[in-house]
Amino acid sequence: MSEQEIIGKGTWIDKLASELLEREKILGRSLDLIKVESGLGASGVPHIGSLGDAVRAYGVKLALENLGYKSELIAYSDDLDGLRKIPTGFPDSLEEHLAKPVSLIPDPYGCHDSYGMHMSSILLDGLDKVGIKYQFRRAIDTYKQGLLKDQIHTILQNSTRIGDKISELVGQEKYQKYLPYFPVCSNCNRLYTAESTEYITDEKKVKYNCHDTKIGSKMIKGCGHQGEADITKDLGKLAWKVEFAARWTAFDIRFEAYGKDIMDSVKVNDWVADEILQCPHPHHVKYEMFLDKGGKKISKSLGNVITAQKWLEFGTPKSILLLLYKRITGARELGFDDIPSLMSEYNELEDIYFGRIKIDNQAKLVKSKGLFEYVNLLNPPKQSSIHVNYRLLLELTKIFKEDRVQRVMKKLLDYGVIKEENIEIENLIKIAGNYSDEFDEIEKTKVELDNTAKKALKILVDALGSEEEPEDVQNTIYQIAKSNDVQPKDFFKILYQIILGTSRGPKIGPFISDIGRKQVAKTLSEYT
RNA sequence: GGGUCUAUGGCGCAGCCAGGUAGCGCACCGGACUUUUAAUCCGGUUGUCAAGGGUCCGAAUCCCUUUAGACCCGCCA
Repeated sequence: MSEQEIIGKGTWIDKLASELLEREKILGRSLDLIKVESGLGASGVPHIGSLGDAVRAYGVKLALENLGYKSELIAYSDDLDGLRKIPTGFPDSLEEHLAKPVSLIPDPYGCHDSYGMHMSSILLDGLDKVGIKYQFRRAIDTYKQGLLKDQIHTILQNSTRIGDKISELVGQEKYQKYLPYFPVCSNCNRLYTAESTEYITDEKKVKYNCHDTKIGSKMIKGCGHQGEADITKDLGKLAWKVEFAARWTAFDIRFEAYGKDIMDSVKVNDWVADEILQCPHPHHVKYEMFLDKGGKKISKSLGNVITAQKWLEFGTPKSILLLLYKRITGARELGFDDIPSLMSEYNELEDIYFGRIKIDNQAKLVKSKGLFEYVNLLNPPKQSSIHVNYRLLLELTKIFKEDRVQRVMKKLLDYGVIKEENIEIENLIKIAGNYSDEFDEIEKTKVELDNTAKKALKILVDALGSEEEPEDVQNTIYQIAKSNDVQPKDFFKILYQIILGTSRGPKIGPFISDIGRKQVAKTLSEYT
């Protein structure tokens, strides 16, 4: 590969941006401002995959800017979607609001103007924390302001053709019978219960009647109201199969990534944009969903959700950005246990960037450097920072639980890993500590002790607990074992099991001194 | 019914999306250190890159076929 073939920073993001530009040039559209979009779900707790959609779109925006174009990210909250089921961990009081648009449901926690805004805020907060800039838009405002009225009108006029095409493209037949528009019932505020039967073209009104409907396995009661919805004013929304197209056209969106779960919707929307609305669809890239370690799609139930906020308790914002920018293809199982390797990988990338690690392959070198720049949102540090290996921090924080920051810091200084304390390292110790506490909890293993071992242990506890520091802890342990008819080998094993929860460990004498012999004495005494 | 992804050492995985020396962790073997075990440090072994075909000077990487597994869609948004 020769150098002039490398586009931008040499990553998939640059390639994508370049494809987008090529296509736009062929289409002959204005390139004064290229808008990229990311949709934010507002019905469930946003996991890190939702964040990824926006982070990656932002990456494309950065790549476009790097290539000399103006660009903007629109983060669009689908908060006119109806609530379909109550997320695990949320109050049952939401029951009465099922099928209502999430932005018309009160926030059960009272901290935002609606349930929908509560959910969106979690995601927006995540974006803020990793440094992503965006223009926030909401579905409810979009419809209230009638921004999509021309597109809705065109779509409803062509509903028969669209219904047939949906059936042909993805095999879904319901839109051959119903209009792809869901009014919000003016009487009961519910969305999916109001079935649109007829479009009155001249008046731009949709006739509907509100009846019982099934969402999943749940029956939702309709109120029987018959009404008309003015598509330019009243609330109601397009079905997903056509809504993106309307939005892309109205907002002039040129790029949107999507997860494979909505592949069919995107296929239909592309056709609707091109053929019905006569506005070329945006450039796309498809990504795989993150799976949890069992291979299942990440469940949105509260306990299981990997949110940005939870991730940031254990890892840096850069570890999230690295996860999302390093690649886009491939199914990936994701868990918090990926954090340590991502933390290390970032350090490695930084070393490559600053030339401390040599890479022979030019293309790969450029790509790695480029990835490092994207993870820093194209604003990389001027100087290499002091690296502290995250796994080392995990080991140390496992051992030191009290006065953790101070004691781990001292160890790092002793080891010569760092020359002086600073706030960043302090922060690293804290998050590594969180990780140790959460995931490396030392299991209280049942340690089998016979009477001779107990006796020996008791003597050791006394020795460690005495005011005088034993000269050589290692030797003391060895002697105690020998003089009490316990195999030294077994005795050491017992100590490791009690202190570390494993049958092996570091050399125990110095190790006990590190932890503090009195604390060890206390721990051991629980077993005597 | 439609679609997508995955397959690399004993185990777990990276590398593939822009082709150019097959890598990491664990395990294993040897050495150093140790009053036991271990940790740590240094060195080492382990591969028909699922199978078959194609493109290419060159394929784990790109294309096609096959096999196996996983997931998504076919409610709704």
